[in-house]
Amino acid sequence: MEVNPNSFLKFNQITESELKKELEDSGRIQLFKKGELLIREGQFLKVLPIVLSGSIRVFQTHEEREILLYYVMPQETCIMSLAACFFNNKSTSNAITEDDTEVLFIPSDLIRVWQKKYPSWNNYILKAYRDRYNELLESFNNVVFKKTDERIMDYLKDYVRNHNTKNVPLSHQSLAYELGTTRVVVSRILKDFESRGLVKLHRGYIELK
Amino acid sequence: MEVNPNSFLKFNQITESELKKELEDSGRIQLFKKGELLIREGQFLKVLPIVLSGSIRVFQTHEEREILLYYVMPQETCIMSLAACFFNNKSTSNAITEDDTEVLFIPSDLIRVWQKKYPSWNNYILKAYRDRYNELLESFNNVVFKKTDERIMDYLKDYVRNHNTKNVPLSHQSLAYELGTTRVVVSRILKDFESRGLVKLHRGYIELK
DNA sequence: ATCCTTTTGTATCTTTTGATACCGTTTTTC
DNA sequence: GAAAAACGGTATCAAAAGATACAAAAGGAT
Repeated sequence: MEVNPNSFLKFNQITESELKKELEDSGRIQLFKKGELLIREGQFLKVLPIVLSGSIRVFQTHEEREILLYYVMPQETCIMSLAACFFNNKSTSNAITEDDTEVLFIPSDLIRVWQKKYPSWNNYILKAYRDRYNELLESFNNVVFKKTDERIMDYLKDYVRNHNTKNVPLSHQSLAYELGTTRVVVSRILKDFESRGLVKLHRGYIELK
Repeated sequence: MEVNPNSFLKFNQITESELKKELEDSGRIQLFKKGELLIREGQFLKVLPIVLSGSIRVFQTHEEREILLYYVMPQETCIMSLAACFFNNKSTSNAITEDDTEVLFIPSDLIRVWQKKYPSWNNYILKAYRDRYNELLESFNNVVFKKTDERIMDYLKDYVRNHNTKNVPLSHQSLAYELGTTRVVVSRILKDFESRGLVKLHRGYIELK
């Protein structure tokens, strides 16, 4: 794992070259191994994380249960952290690296300063919120209106489309966790899919036909 | 129904007096009767609505179904409209007044201008997004982890707490719509509540004991 | 008063989901 | 290589929710 000090220069959404320079000057890049806890509930944040490579899983815990909020992918930031930084509140969520991950940390004071100075930064912030809201809204609708089998199939198709592969590298247990149901239900439905020729099951991954 | 031209001067979240003056000068106040359609999907917005009195229901439609997003209450704005204004996109949702409603419309250009000029405006915008996100997240968790009877009881208790009354003025049908289930299920559960002495049922409203 | 609409109560039947338990296989750990 | 952990298949039973149908009661309109 090695730092690529220029990976944040490729940001699609950040257009001003001066802002890129500021990111370089004021940001601090840090590497994390898979499975490290970056942020925990109750913690005050003085820096805003932006993922450069790898990914971060953000979740809350309520009554012993883990609630998945979203994954932060390269070039994205974490709106829960943003809220904590922006309003000087404790974080209400946890963040764990899903892979080896490069993170750019921005001092939280600069969020507001840059919002005034750089239109594309302000867009970036608002867009982050808008997109997460829409993402959550879609999940919500799926839970309310779709049955589990359809939600599983949608998940598989989405994954395959976004990762450009036919295989979804998840155990039944992990898939159940993603969708907020139980392992037995997932196994049952996947087996039915297989009998109908829609998927082929393997240990540790699912092949979409 | 009469305009109270000073109602927007009471905004808790807006502290700068200059901003209050700008709201007065640049905003346009308009009155709507209950049930008027303010915004529909596909429409471009040149103004951002802020509710002064009354309330607005915001929803999407998918496959013939109506999906409730949230209610905009006094002093609040509508993040779906905000997104449409801010990014110059078509609105992806509809808005209908729930009561007779006073709305302050802000020219969309000013959103960004004021963000730079007035810290409390920028806070207002970000806080709107944060709060709606948390609200939706809670609904999501309730749908995933709670059974319908618990969700109904939570809804009733919330309503009673927020409206300072013991009566929830909703038909079983409307309650079913709020919670994304069916009328029969609601009636069944409410009847069970009544037999356990938790509520008293009336035509058109539910009395929480 | 009569008609019409809305609201509510309830019964029946089916589907979906959840809970539990047990087993065999594969992979990891030490 | 033995033990432990993770993974997947399946059976059984129960609970929850959805679908449908029908009727009674309440309220409004004329």
